[in-house]
Amino acid sequence: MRNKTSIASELLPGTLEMLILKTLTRGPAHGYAIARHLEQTSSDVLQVGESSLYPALQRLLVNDWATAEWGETDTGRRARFYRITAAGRKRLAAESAGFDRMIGAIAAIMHAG
Amino acid sequence: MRNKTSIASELLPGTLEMLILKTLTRGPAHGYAIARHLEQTSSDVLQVGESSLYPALQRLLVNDWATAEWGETDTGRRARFYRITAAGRKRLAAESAGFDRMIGAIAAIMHAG
DNA sequence: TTGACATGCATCGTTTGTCGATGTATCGTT
DNA sequence: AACGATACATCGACAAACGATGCATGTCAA
Repeated sequence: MRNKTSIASELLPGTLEMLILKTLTRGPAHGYAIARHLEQTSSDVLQVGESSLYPALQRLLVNDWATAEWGETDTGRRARFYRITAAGRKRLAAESAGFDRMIGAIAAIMHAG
Repeated sequence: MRNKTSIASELLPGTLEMLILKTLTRGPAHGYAIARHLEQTSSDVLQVGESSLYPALQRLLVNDWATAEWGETDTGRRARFYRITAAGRKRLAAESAGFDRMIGAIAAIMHAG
């Protein structure tokens, strides 16, 4: 099978998942905190809507890239904490490598004479 | 109006158009040549299918980012040559800036402790 | 001469993932 | 009492790329 790397197959479909998984390598976190972290770390360039976030989190669970359990936040609120799995770390590495390859390819075109 | 930059709105929807417009700054070119240029310049990392390419070219025409006229290739084949417009150059600059901002935001997260 | 492959155009239907809108509930502050 | 922040989640619409498919001509080797 050919190693196809069309734009859409590599650039978008896993990008949010990748960012979430990366966030989870800092330790377990709940959805709302993940969204805030992504926004703050990106200096508010990234806007993570709930309707993008929660479906993405569901995909992580379905693929066993993360587990979830209900708990309490620092402030005593009920929240669902997500934890990255070993498979999730592998996925993160693969996704990250693919993303970098794609970005490199785009950069090669954009910076070409 | 808030300067929203959700992932999908900036990362994918215009990426192929951006790459095509960039290619056209080298001079007028026909679809097939554009696709080959993108693949070669990216060292075959990018695969540009016709079913992605031609709709993208149509969008360039509709938005007046490019014009097209029928002509002949070096080898005497009938082909449609696309030429970037002034509006297209503006679009390319804007798209490129937005893309860079998005990539920077993602990099900030991926390279964060 | 015939068959494969490259060149060159284009459309159709499907899939995928984001997005805006919407809904629930609790807590702290004014 | 009202409001905003925290925290979860779903629904339908939409946009864009993708795979499959189709047509036509040119080149080159078997």
